[in-house]
Amino acid sequence: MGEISKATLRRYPVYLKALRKLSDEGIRKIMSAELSQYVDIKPTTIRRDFSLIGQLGKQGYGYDVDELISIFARELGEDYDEKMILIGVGRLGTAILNYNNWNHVAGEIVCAFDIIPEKRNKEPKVNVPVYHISQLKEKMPKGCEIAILCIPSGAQEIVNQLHDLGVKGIVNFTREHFVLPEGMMKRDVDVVSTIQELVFEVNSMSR
Amino acid sequence: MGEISKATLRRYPVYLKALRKLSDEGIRKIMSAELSQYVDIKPTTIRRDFSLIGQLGKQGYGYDVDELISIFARELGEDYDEKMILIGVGRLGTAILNYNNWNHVAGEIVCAFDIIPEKRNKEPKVNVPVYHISQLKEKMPKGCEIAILCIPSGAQEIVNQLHDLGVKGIVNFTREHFVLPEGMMKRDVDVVSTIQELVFEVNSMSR
DNA sequence: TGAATATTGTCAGATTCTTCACAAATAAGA
DNA sequence: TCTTATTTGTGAAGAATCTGACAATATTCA
Repeated sequence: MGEISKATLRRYPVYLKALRKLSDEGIRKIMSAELSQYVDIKPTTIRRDFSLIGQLGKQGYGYDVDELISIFARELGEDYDEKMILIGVGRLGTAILNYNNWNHVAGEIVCAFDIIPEKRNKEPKVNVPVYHISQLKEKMPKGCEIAILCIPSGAQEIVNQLHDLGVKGIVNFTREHFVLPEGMMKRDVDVVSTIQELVFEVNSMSR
Repeated sequence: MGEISKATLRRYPVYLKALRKLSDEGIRKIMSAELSQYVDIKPTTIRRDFSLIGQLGKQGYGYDVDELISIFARELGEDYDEKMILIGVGRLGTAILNYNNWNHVAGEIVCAFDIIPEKRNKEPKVNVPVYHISQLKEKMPKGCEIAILCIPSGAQEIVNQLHDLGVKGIVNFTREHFVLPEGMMKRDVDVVSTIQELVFEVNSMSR
């Protein structure tokens, strides 16, 4: 597989999501022009993005929806069955653990860590074992490369530990700033920043 | 104010976040090179981004942290005190409503809508009035331009209604796909897609 | 089977975004 | 006050990304 640009990478989950909906609606085949209206991405961009994975379509016909879904699902890691951990079982952490149409879509949250595991384990809504954060090293699942960070503070310290334990990717819900160690990557999920961007854009639009 | 690119726009909240932390640590002045290490964005990019707002720095000196914060806060809409609504008071919706270091950072969530408002209003954690979704039109706050969408399905219908009521921006937590009406903008906050991207990137890194 | 039609895959040009390099301007020290 | 050391702001080069155009190829229908 050739080099896939960051921009393209960000669009793959968008395609997958749209294709799943189309499939649910009983649609079996689709053309780039049609899909374009659906996802708001130009047909040419779609075709180029797809072509980076392989020859997925048939000229004069289009793409087979279910075939695309299974290819994207595989490419996006659904078949890796990635083992993940979650750190910080507060309100947001709990919401994520409970998020249901989730399991095995991108992997599985194996266990969680918190500073008050006794309390967290008593909450009926938390459906994976919660260990004390000091047990990070001993309880870390084998081959775990992804950690979801939902703690209010002290991120840097934890991130450094995770790095030493072989974690490669962080999904960051923390609003705190931290320096990313060499070789790690992260994705920020920041509701406040997202809203700020949007407010800014909406306001500059109407000026 | 000149045209500010989308890429730059996405970085403004990052700067603001970092600057707030620096200010908390008692740091009064900063140079682009220093800030760069902090936010992992090249100094030149920082300077260019800043220069689009105005002449914020002093040559041979740097930038005044608190001055930058107040400028960014204003530019990012904190002073707009944007009125927002939230739709879908499930687990995630509740987590967002409760998210505390939130209020007046990008505006205020005035009220929420759900299909079972009676139940939601009884939950002690929900701190704004919850109305039935059918009352959207009558209960919509004046001048509300931003809606936060946390419903599991039926997004398209709601989005169309919001559009008719003058909403310009959607913060979308829905995994469902919908077509964005003309003149609206949205930002997706999708944990699953985010993880998928990350898994994909981590895996293609090690291959 | 063959011609007409449709749609992909891809090259090259256009656009957007990033970064280098340096002049302009300020601060600090003698 | 004058000189030196800094650091910003920005024009222009460079990189990444997007998109128009069209050849290549499959499908469909006579």
